[in-house]
Amino acid sequence: MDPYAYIREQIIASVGALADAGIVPSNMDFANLAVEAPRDPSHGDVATNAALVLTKQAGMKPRDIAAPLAERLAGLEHVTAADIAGPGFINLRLSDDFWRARLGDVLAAGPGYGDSTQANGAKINVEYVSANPTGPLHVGHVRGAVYGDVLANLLSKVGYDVCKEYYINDAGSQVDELARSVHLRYREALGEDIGAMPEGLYPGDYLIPVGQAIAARDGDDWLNRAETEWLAEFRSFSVDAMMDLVRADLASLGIEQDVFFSEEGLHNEGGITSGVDSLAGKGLIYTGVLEPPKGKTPEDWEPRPQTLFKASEFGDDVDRPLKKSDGAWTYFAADVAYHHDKLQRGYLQMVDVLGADHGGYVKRLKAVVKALSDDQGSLDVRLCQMVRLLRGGEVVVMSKRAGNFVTLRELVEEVGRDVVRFMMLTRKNDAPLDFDFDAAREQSKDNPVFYVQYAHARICSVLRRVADELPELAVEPENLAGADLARLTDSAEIDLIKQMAAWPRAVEAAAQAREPHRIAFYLNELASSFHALWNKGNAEPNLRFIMAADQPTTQARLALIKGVAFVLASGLAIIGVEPAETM
RNA sequence: GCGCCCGUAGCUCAGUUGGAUAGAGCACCGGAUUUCUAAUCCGGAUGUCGCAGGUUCGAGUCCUGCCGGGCGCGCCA
Repeated sequence: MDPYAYIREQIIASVGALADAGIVPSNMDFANLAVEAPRDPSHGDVATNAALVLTKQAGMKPRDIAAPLAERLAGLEHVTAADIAGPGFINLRLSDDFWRARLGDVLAAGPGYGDSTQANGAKINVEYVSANPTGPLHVGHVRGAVYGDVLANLLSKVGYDVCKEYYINDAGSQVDELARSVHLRYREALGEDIGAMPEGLYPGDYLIPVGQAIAARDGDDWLNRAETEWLAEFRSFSVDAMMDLVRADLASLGIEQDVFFSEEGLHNEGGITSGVDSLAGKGLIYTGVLEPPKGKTPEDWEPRPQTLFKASEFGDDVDRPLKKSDGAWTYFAADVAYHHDKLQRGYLQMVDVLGADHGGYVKRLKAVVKALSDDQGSLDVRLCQMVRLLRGGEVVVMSKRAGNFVTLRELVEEVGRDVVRFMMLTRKNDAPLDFDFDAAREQSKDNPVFYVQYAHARICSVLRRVADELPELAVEPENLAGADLARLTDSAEIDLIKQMAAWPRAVEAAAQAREPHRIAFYLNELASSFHALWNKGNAEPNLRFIMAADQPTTQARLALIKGVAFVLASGLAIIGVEPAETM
């Protein structure tokens, strides 16, 4: 049971009773009624703004609503106090038994604690990474990859039917350049000295084995032929090879996406036409001339009639071209088709995770989805800011020209998958993030992953010790659920339960806000509370978890920390990090 | 010139979608270790929430205008 939802129902019922008694008007709107934990715990367990929210509708002063309502709430089961504070807040205290029962909820749910049916199985598509298939992933891709993956986990947790998707940009000129680069590597594999890779092509060593693979398969079949003859074959072979590389990179981070959607497929199978036709059918396409861009006007700008989408009718700044001067579709046209395809597949809700440098693209994408779906679909574009790498207090400088990008693989190999995943969530997505190699390798609380893992490992350690020292004490979750929780009397123990009881709501709020970093922050706080309680046992031996002389209390405390372990595991599962059992 | 994002303690950042006296970590000082893993914990203080208005019972949060920083701005992808 979510205590806040429960209290909210009780408040609404109580207001109804007051209405029946003629004290307040009936049929009031409770949309803005909030029930939450007060920031200051001394104010109580839950606070509500009910009287403040209803004051306008009721035409009464806040205190005149709060007084009878508080009196009524004070009479409810589990409520031990109801005080009016400030301008008209009602602060409630709930009995320790009520909270102990919440620990029972945790133990019954296990690592599934916090699962929600909030989304009710609604379909949602989360697109992330979508890096050009021209090379291995580097640190610039990592943040979006982790963010998207954890968001997908989080949305599943609250009941969405999630599709994790990757859009392969395999139709543009960059894959032609990839193919040309590989052709050079192919010639090299056949013994030719190709010298330095020409400007504009991809110099990376990772293409050497691709050239060799074609040489091994086809020999010199492609050697003395025109580019038009080999380009398509080299392109498709190279893209396949690069996507294998990308998938392996993602796998090293524990990421496995469901759909890899090819842009070129849209071009080949008339997908673009079908997407654009859909807009045309709504009368949203016309031929017109665009103004030159503001600011720096390109030298070769010339006004020209173009096929345009009326994006400005859907919140974009200007209408957007769908065809280039040579008659080919623009990249944007492919994006129209791509989102059209997602809608056709039944995804009314979509999330695109993009780098911050795509900020200028957001409005037109949202306009497309709005237009194509007659405002039924929604697209949420989440931008991830840059990651700066720090080593020894210095910024690690990377440049495209020098080709010294730190790859995703190097990052994972140096600090480990769990650390990378967790560290990427230590900031909200739209704030820049510093990734400090020194902190990432640290085995202390400077390293948030370690800190949370350590809490989990400590709990496992206690349970192992009990199995060893008190073998007659059953420590399986089903046994612990039957423990006499009334033995938990210390305020620190009850506070820990309260913190756990906030988990389901934290999960739902994080999912709704599309902010997976909140999970990481929650886990850090829960771990902190656990470590504090642990140390309290050092100072006061009668607060230790294992009390050999008092087995019922020991069992109750084991139930408490097993609950913490479940919540930690539940959260780490969303982040995609293994809960460590030993360290 | 325009659009989007950001601006909170000395530093790095949270801030429960509008709630009460704005919070953590780092750094700095002091304390706890015959341990259920001290890889941890406890105590100590700092704020013009960039500036100025507005909306209302109530603003770090919403609106407007400035200031400062980042990203982007024709058919590239």
